[in-house]
Amino acid sequence: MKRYVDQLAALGQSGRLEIFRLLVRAGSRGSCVDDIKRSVRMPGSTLSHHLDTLARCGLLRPERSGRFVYYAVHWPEAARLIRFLTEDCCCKMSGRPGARPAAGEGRRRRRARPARRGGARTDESDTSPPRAARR
Amino acid sequence: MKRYVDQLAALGQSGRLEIFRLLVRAGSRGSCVDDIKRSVRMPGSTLSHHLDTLARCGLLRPERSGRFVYYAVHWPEAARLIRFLTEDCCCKMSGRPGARPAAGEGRRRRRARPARRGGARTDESDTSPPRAARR
DNA sequence: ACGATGTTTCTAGTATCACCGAAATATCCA
DNA sequence: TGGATATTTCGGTGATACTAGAAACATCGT
Repeated sequence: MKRYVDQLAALGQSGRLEIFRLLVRAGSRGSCVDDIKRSVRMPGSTLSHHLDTLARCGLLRPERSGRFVYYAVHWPEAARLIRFLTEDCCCKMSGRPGARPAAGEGRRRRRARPARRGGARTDESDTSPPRAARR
Repeated sequence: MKRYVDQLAALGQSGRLEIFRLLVRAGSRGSCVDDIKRSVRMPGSTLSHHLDTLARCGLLRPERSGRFVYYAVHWPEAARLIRFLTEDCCCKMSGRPGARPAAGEGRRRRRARPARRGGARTDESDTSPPRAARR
């Protein structure tokens, strides 16, 4: 569980997500730090920290080759993350998103719950941005 | 792009990931805050903040029903995130993870690059944790 | 060995975030 | 209306993260 949290947090940062996407496109051999630096235009120390973060959570793997260190996507781990999200979180919505996943729903309440007006609605009735400003 | 970053960051926190997974299992109608609170055992104010974060990035949608506010997974948005990750980041590794994605690789270097010893390796040769302690 | 190049560590400033108690707001029920 | 329940906002604190310049470390070519 913690590993997924770390991986999601690692990707949940613009700079790191950019780096990761770059390396996905770079292929299995990856890119060395200097090339990445030229692409993402970021001070070496900052880049190094981000790469370290991505490597620590398992999404990247460094490999030294002479003076250069190549960082490449660690596909098994990336696949594992995707699988976690799709299977554990979002498999229910494959197909049309409104499909209710027949959850156990066995949870009991201490007290009567007001009946849902309109009964089970179709959900996904709109795709509009979910009222961003609530304050 | 920013939306994906926000969503990944929102899920990259243990408490919020737990909430989100709970709501995935709760079905399309979602759960009201009080039920969630009893499940995740978290002070109301903290929970409210987390729910707000998840709602702001589009992954959850609140709906008031009397005294209760139901938070439910916003499936279209969740699906969009998954799609982004699979298509934009990790499609290459569907099937066996080692499959090299035939990257363009057209990027030029200022200077000669030391030849990769051993040529294209199979990658994913091991699944061991990527040398966590580098310091 | 020396200088050049590539990468990481050190150090530090700032911003952001997680957390939670207390108070405020909203709604229901009698 | 008043009390009870549900949820959010406010205020503050400690921890963590992002950033980056400077210095250190590693490796290559000569």
